[in-house]
Amino acid sequence: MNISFENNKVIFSGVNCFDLEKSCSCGQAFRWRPFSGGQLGVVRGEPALLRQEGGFITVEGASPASAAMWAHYLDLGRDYAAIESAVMNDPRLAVCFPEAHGIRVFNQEPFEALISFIISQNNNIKRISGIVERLCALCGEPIEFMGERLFAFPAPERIAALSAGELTSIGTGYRAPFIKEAAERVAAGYELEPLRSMELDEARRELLSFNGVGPKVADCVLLFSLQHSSAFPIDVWIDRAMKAMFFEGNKAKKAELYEAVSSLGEYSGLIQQYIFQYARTIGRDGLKAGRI
DNA sequence: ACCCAGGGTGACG
DNA sequence: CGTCACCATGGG
Repeated sequence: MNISFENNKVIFSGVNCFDLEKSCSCGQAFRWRPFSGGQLGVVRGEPALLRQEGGFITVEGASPASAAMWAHYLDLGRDYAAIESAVMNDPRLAVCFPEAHGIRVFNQEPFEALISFIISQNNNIKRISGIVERLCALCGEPIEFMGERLFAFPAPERIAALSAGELTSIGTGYRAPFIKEAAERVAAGYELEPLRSMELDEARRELLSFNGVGPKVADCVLLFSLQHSSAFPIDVWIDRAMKAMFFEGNKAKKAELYEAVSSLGEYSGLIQQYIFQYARTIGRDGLKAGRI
């Protein structure tokens, strides 16, 4: 991987195993939208239009000073070729390809991930994206970019200051108090960043202390923002797919699923995202019909 | 009308 | 430890 700069552009070259569109729409992040042949979004308050041409990833709107931030967000330092290769050589997991090829697990800002995945519970990706976007429009910092009016993800204080009525007006439903409480707690000084260097179980326990955060949401936050590559969120799709892939389509308890996860190694969280992409692509009927 | 969605909580055994 | 109703909301 190499970095070069043009006017208002950062260009990463020699990037393999990266499908930009797939990675932006796979349900790990909710703020990317197709725009002019690329993906338009805001990360840590910085707007960008991402483009991909083969092994070139272009970040339009980024300065050299933010190149490291974007490289980290896009997880460009990780050897995905080695991971994909290992997965394809595992007969239990090879079925996930080619659907999962090119999925990268981004490193999002932790507070954004926490709020986004509190919103995600008992919800679907399209509607989650809508709610998150309306939340940003409601109290995020406006940003003019590419002739579009974008919004930064709101600071904790801004969300904490919202009324219950404002929060429900954007469609958060019964999750509104969870969102407000979490924002209040972070605004009051709770630090998410230290969870990055904690042991997985300890970091989990911390997140479970948030009202509205259970095992699945906690692992999403850990995997998608705090670099816990073995955090393994189990949602309805992963549950279905793992039963099909590891239990011959039979029932399995949660503990049995986690037992299977433990055999997947240090990057089980990334593998989880491959499984998720595969399951969602072929659908419920596809999982039942086999190809497993 | 019913079922589903990147689930969690609280009550009750 | 397990099960289960319930929680808003919008799309299929």
